Amino acid sequence: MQLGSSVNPHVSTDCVIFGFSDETLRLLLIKRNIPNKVTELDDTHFALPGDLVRDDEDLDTAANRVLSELTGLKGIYLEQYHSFGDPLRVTKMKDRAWLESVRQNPEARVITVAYMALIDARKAQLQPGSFSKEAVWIPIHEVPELAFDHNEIFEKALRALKEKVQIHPVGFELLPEKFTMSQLQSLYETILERDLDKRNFRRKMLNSGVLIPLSEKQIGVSNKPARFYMFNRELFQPRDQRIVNLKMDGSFTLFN
Amino acid sequence: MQLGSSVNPHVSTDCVIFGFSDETLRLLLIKRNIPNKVTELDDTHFALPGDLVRDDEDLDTAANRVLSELTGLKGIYLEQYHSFGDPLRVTKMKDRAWLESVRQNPEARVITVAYMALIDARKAQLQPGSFSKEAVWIPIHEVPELAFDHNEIFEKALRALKEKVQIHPVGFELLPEKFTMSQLQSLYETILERDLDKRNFRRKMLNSGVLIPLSEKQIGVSNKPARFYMFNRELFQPRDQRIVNLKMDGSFTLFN
DNA sequence: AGGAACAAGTGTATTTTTGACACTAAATAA
DNA sequence: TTATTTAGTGTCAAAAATACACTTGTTCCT
Repeated sequence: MQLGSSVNPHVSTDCVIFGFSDETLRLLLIKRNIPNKVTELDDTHFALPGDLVRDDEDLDTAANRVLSELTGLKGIYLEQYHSFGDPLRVTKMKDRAWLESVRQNPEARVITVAYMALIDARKAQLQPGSFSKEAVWIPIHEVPELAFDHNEIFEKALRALKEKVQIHPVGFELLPEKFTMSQLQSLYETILERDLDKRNFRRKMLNSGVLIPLSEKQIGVSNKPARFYMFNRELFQPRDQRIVNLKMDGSFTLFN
Repeated sequence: MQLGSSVNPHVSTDCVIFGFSDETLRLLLIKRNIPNKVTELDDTHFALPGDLVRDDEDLDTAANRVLSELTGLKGIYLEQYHSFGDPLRVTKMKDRAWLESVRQNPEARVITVAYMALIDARKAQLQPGSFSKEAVWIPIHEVPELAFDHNEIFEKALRALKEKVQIHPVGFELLPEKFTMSQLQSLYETILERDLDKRNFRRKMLNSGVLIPLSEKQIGVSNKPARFYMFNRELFQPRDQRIVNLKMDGSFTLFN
């Protein structure tokens, strides 16, 4: 054991943090400093935000800590979706260099518990943490090569998100508290990567009862102002098994 | 570090193994021996089968190892569904006693990666492993108090299974290779805990294309012999996102 | 041999949900 | 005042879901 250490060298948590802005789904990544022993220059690579889980900490707590340290936000939608533990995760040179600069025991095998977070990107006040020099929102289709197996972790999150939004109404977490029907539709179109029919989308959403229409409307737009809606959280807090309709042949009947 | 140890003291895997027999969904549990230092008698408690993850082992590999050591089966349907890491998991006296009898470092905090397995109970040749003196199938509604947080782990698996069967065709894994429509319906009724309409169920299953009707029929039954079917695995191997229809209001349109 | 018992297997009509589709309304900008 | 832009609305046809009851084929019993 690493006596006196307050972290567990064997378990970490990584957060795939999704945000939505400018009609684009984005991933929050950190840039890590890597002291390069050869060139004496700092090299840099991208990684998912994450940290070792402390010995006295629940997994959810650890993920929430990572999330709130980075974004300044609490009470964010956060869901554990998979754990990764390939003993050969650390193969890239940069990863080795970084571990050596940061860990007491860089050879230790690490299992990582991955979480998916959905946040309103505009609410986040990015505060690069101790390990990172910068945090950036990157469109999900422009994600570069990441540290360790983080690309795999991210891609699994993306698939999980796609499936999730069709089964549980969580898309709202990516929008501001008040949003228009078009914003909501645009979000779903982005996540599902297909076009949805405006009238059918609207009917379905309204019939489902998850939306609370507000009297407030947009102001200052140079077109007919859109009504704002809120997500009806009450409906979905008590139960954890909300389901939406989908089809066995792989197609979905939720929208369109 | 526990030098020389081939196991990772910080990560374990637990398997929630479901079986189906006599119209009942069952859970496979092991009985553990606990040397009781006070009475000098062996005490016993039930637990989910599980083991520490070895340092050179992938998580899936570890779970498969636990599963095959216990049941003698390989290639079983096995899915990771959640990891549990409450640092206060070990509060029961029996758990402490057992850990002390078995672990080099009984105080170490353990994170467990939980897997759900679905097997044809009749195929399993139960071989109690090194830590257990017996393995038993217990109806899911008669599960006793279990070690550690295993009750919570089991209940989460049950909820996950319920949701899973409505989205992906995995129920077949619990049946023999050849099964009748009634067996299949009975399985779904058991898992979903509600009655399904025979004709609608039949139509839906047949239209979905997941069943291959065989010419073989039951023999020796004192009623009209039922046709056997097989699950069409080909359909579902390539994609990992098969979905079935369900509804937003919490009701399901899969059956009935 | 005949009948009882038992689970398998089958069809239809009604209701609900989906999917496709095009114009009007309200605001600002020019 | 006119052009531009996005919001917002309804209907019809097709597909899917639901509710529902009788006949069939086998063994068991007498």
